[in-house]
Amino acid sequence: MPELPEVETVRAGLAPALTGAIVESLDVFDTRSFKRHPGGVEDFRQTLVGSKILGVARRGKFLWMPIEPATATSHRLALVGHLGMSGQMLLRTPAFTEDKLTRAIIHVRSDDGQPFEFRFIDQRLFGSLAIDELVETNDSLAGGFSDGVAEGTWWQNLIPASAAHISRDPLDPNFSETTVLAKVAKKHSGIKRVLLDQQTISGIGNIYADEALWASKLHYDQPADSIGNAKMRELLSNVKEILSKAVLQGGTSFDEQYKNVNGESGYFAVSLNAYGMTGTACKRCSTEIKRESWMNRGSHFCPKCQKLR
DNA sequence: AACACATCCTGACTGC
DNA sequence: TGCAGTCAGGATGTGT
Repeated sequence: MPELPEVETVRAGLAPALTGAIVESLDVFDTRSFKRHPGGVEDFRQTLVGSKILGVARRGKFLWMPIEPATATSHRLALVGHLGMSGQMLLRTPAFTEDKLTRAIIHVRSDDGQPFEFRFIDQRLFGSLAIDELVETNDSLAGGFSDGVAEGTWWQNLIPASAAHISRDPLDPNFSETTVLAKVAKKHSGIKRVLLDQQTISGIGNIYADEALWASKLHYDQPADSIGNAKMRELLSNVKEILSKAVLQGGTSFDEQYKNVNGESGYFAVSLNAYGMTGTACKRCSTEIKRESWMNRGSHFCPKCQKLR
């Protein structure tokens, strides 16, 4: 469930169940899901099993859960998860039927004593689970978004080292529009490339990039530095609005691939105006929405409303 | 430094 | 039915 609204839906689903839970054991069905854990699966297992999960935080498309290991350690650690293109994180009772393409199961016991399973499903294996060290954020503000966390919790202003380079996302309370505008103004790449660059602004992927560009009447290849300040603010405002609406709807889903933690698909009702609408009439001007191959994927846009200038 | 591209993967679906 | 080709919502490393 790859873009910000889908990842946030997962985060919000995991948090109440996993906060305070103890990890009892781990089943690994495909070690490739752990390739971003430097020490390998056995090292991952040793650190994780017995530890307590303290919360679930997110920045952009990265999720992490600070942990308190069973044995005393000087390190500040977190279980870091990324869904990649096809990852799912499901919460299941032990008796629940097997989920196809499950790569790992983390068996946990909630703080009220209930045993359940945290299942990691991932068709394409671009997603990952790892344990990483938490480091200070470069602006000393909160690492990411998490709710139900007491102010001043030790891990609040920390972020996994592997996600420290990721820029704040538009729904982050500490998101700075000024910072993003300054970065964008220096970029000569096409605006869509810039929107997808997680170090400039995070959380946006192919769907919401196409949607925000359609809403702002911008061509995907319009050089970023040729877009005026007012227009850029309009674009950022559209990004924010589209992401927020999608979060409220529990993310966008098209098929069996994208699910919340209960395995339910998001509401299809999130009406898309550009993404996947190839051949249909543009809702503004009735011109046929076009799809162009771009960066090994697709870009959907209205050739009339979104002209390259 | 900034930019463009190749690469990691599997499964579902289409059309011949 | 079988098989080849196409498509998929991401991030990273590498070369210029």
